[in-house]
Amino acid sequence: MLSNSSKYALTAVLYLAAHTDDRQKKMVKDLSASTNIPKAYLAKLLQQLSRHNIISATKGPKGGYYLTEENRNLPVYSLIEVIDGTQRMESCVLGIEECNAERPCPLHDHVYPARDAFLGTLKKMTIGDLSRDLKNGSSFLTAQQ
Amino acid sequence: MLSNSSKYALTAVLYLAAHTDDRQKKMVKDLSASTNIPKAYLAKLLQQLSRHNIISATKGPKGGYYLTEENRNLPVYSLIEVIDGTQRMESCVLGIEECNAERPCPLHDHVYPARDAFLGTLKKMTIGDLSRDLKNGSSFLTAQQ
DNA sequence: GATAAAGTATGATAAATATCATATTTCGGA
DNA sequence: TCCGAAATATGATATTTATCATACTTTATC
Ligand code: FES
Ligand code: FES
Repeated sequence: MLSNSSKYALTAVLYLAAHTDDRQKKMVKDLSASTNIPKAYLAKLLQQLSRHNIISATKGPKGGYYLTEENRNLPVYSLIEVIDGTQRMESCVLGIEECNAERPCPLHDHVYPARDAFLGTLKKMTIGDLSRDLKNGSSFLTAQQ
Repeated sequence: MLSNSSKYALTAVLYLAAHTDDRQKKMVKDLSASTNIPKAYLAKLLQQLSRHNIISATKGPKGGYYLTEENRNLPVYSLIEVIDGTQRMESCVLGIEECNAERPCPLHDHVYPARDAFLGTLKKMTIGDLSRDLKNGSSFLTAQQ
């Protein structure tokens, strides 16, 4: 469904959403520690996201990654598009060329509605929306320590 | 969601369901040609399935792979278990240790119901059930040629 | 029984993903 | 103005997954 990379990316970004703003930034090192994502790998992912303006960064001392209001208002799917592209989520579960109701695979009817609903959610919900539960403690990014 | 391997395996098995029985068997060569799955790779997958009695095979001339009534009555999920194991389908979409409603990830509420429904379908529907549409021409295993 | 046609077992190679490392650029503060 | 702290760019390595190849076993048929 989601690649390992976009799981990592989304986890880190949600962490940023819950813990940063223009004044409070986080360095990769800290993000890596708090989320258990390998540092150098995470750095690469964050660079990709930053380059596409999904997240914000400032270099130098006191710098780090953070989310602006604009960043928060981006749909979750925009992040996934940057990391995984669009193909992965929208192609047929059985791997037929295109997922197509005119020429469905045997699983299409059983999976399409659910997947479509999920896709819709990802496209509609923003990073900020998703981080809300996180902030008020009703959802989590890591297993119980 | 499904690995490439289980997509291939399921495609081939559904093809077997629609085109074979105790008397009509298919060789890997033909399966490969009809489904566009690389021959040697498919051979390996079918061997795994055969070893676990998900599909049937006879060696020697006039031999090949086929499905018995028993094979047809297996839930689709049994095939996926053999190829992918159980972890892949049942773990958290964000990659947290375990998917757990007590300690949900931010996506859990948005994805769990859909995924659970899909899982339920895979566990309840049999290979035979899924192949029915295929036989009567209302679902397909390959793109339009 | 010899032969050839099939699956079976096992391992080698190739490609994609995940991970690590390092040099470069930018910027705040002494 | 200089130093060091951070992101950025780029490339190398390791691991996993996909793919290919080849030798072995079983069995129908002559
Ligand atoms: S055609 Fe396979 S999921 Fe739509
Ligand atoms: S906890 Fe992440 S999907 Fe259930």
